[in-house]
Amino acid sequence: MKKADTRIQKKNQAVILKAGLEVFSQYGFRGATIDQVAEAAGLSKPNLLYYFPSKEAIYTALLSQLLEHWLEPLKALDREGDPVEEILSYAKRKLAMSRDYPQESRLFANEIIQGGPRIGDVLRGELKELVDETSKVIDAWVAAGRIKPVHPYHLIFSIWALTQHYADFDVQVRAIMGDQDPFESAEDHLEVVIRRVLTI
Amino acid sequence: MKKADTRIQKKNQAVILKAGLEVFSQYGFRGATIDQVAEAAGLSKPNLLYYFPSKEAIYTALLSQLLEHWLEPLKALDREGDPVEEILSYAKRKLAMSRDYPQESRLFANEIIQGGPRIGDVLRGELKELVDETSKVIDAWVAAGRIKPVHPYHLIFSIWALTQHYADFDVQVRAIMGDQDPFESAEDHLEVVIRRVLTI
Amino acid sequence: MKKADTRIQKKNQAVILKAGLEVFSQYGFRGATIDQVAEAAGLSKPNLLYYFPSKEAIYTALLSQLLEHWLEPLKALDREGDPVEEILSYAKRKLAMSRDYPQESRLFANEIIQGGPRIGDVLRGELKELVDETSKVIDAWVAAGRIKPVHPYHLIFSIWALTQHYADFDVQVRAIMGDQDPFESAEDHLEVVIRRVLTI
Amino acid sequence: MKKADTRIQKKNQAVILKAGLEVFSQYGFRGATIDQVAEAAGLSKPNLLYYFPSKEAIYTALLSQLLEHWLEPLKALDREGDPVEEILSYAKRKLAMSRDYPQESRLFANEIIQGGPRIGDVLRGELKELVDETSKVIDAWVAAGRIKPVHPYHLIFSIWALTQHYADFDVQVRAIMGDQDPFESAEDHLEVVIRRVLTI
DNA sequence: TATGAATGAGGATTCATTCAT
DNA sequence: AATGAATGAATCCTCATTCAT
Repeated sequence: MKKADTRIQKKNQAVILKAGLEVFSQYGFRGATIDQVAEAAGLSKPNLLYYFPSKEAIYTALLSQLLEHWLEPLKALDREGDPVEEILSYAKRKLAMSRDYPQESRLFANEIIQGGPRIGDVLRGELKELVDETSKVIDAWVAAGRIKPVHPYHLIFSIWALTQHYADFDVQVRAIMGDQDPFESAEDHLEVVIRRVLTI
Repeated sequence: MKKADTRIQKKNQAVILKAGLEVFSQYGFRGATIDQVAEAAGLSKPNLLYYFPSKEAIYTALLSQLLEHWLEPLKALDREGDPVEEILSYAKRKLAMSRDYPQESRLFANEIIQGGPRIGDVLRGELKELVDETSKVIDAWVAAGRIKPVHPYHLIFSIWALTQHYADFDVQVRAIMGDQDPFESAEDHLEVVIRRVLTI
Repeated sequence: MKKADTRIQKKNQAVILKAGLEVFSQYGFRGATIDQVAEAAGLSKPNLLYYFPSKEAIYTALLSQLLEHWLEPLKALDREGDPVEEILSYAKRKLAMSRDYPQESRLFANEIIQGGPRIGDVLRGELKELVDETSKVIDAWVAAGRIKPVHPYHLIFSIWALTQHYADFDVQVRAIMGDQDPFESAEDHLEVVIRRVLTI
Repeated sequence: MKKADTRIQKKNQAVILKAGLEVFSQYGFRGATIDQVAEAAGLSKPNLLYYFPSKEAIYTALLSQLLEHWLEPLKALDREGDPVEEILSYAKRKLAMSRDYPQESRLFANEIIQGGPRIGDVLRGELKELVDETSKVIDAWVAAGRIKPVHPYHLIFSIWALTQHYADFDVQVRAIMGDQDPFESAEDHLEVVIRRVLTI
């Protein structure tokens, strides 16, 4: 009996997810209220719950949508390309995502910091698999003498840490850097670091 | 008229702060409940509120206690020492803190991610000042040709990111690394990275 | 964006105010509980708070509604009328209000006795202004030799005291007068007193 | 086994009653807290409860102490004296008490307005008896043609109302009279009123 | 006599969710 | 598809009172 989503349904679901991202990323799952999300979405609370059955449902929908978006760059890493450039390119894409989608980064960070109760399975499943594969590629590059020796897991963690930091700790970064735009110089720094670490 | 804290007061305040750290670091300020903290502290809720006037008071006390602890290593950085070794030593101490006090790291991360409503002033004040001073030291080292050129702010951010990541994203790290202890190999990796980035 | 109140809203707001008057007038602001008001209104507590955001809001709404009602007779005093009859008529209307709306009188008395924390501004503003104007009328009547000399402020206080007493100290009055209806004889007494005090 | 009260007991009981009067008269029974009373008394809360077994006990003690003080002037009314002067003297003593012990007046008013749950018996007992006796005296004076005809109960109520008003509605009186001292002119007014009402 | 510590019973308010229309 | 109305289950905090010393 389920009908395909109508246009208005799709639109409202999108609106709600956008509002949910805004609110959940700032206040966390518990800290956020459906009222806030409804307000941000410009919908009444019951109407919002007409599209998503619960607060949790919105949050979960956000998380999985986000994961896909977030893992894409790693999947795009090309084992046939030039190692340093590939890794550099990956890091830069991640940094750009921190700049362009900081709320997603924060939502994810919030979830992980709190123990990842709603995302642990994905981490141990899809994510681990993807990282394992990438690690093999890195190991192969190292073995082939195309980059300096490096622990592949920690290299990946480092890239995540170095790029997501600018989204997740945005307040702190800006408190210290004042009016300067962090991202421009961050990209230069990131490139310098990666080249020094990897280039033979 | 205020008397010095009695022994039992000191003990209970410590117990409460410990419990608060446990609970707040996992659930964030809003997500945590006084009940949880009281439970973790082994006290009744009103008794807990006998020692701290409000949920907020516990949280604030934790934050400021934490900040002091957390900033100490940066203050210890010695401009007269060997640059690479000083920075490396700083980074290692930070990593050790992530290993030994991951809850503190997460509490802080939670606060920052959510916009730092209760800590913004400190960031823009004391923290910025400290970072500014350290940056000057780094700049001086660069100018003296003792380390490779590097953006001092971003170098500091990088160390924070690379070390705190292991506490804040612990769940993710362990999901990927499985049974392996992350910290041992992380320290090696960290040393490698820093040496390659900074050593002339 | 605010729509006009629906019928059910108006009804429930009225029901709540009625219940609030009942409860607050007997127990005072602090002594009353939202539970009592909800019970008296036949609503659940959260539903009551759906219509008024807080206990204070109900109380404040009552106070200002009451003030308007309560000051009206004084505004109706006609400087062109016969002085004694005007004042007498005013006093009688006030007495009738004490008989017909004793709860309002008590609510007001409670507020004032406790220092008028939520009504002080109105007293010093609108009320004082109104009393000042009335005083001028009384003074003019005295100056014209149409009533015996009398201190206008105290005359007004006297009328308030003599009439409100029957509402505010109702319990005491009835303890002494037993089964007799206080108000009938009170009106005669009030008329006698005012005529003797004012008639030339 | 009960020992006679020691000096320190008497002193502390007095201190507590004084503090209780202060607090209860302003906030009412429910609105006041033992903490406030203890604070005002300069005692610790448990120590205060060492002298009075409960909040209620303090309040009740205050009420009965107050009643005695408050009824005394009426008892002093001398049937052998000059009627107008006797009544006038009574009214003035009452007004003086409103000036000198406004807190007692307010405590009593609070209790009565709230239905006199802790004092109803006294009202219907001792107070009624006293008022009945005084009424007979007034009736006798009227019958003897020594004062104008007047309803004795209402005359007494009037005196209570006219005098207590200045204590109970102090805030309102001062809001209207500004810097002027109310009591001086009030006494003149009171005398004028009573003479006009009663003098043959 | 005095007080630091502890608690059970509230009491105001919030919030996710459901109901009725 | 939308919303006004309603509610049970928290959740923070208060307060009179008791306990232990």
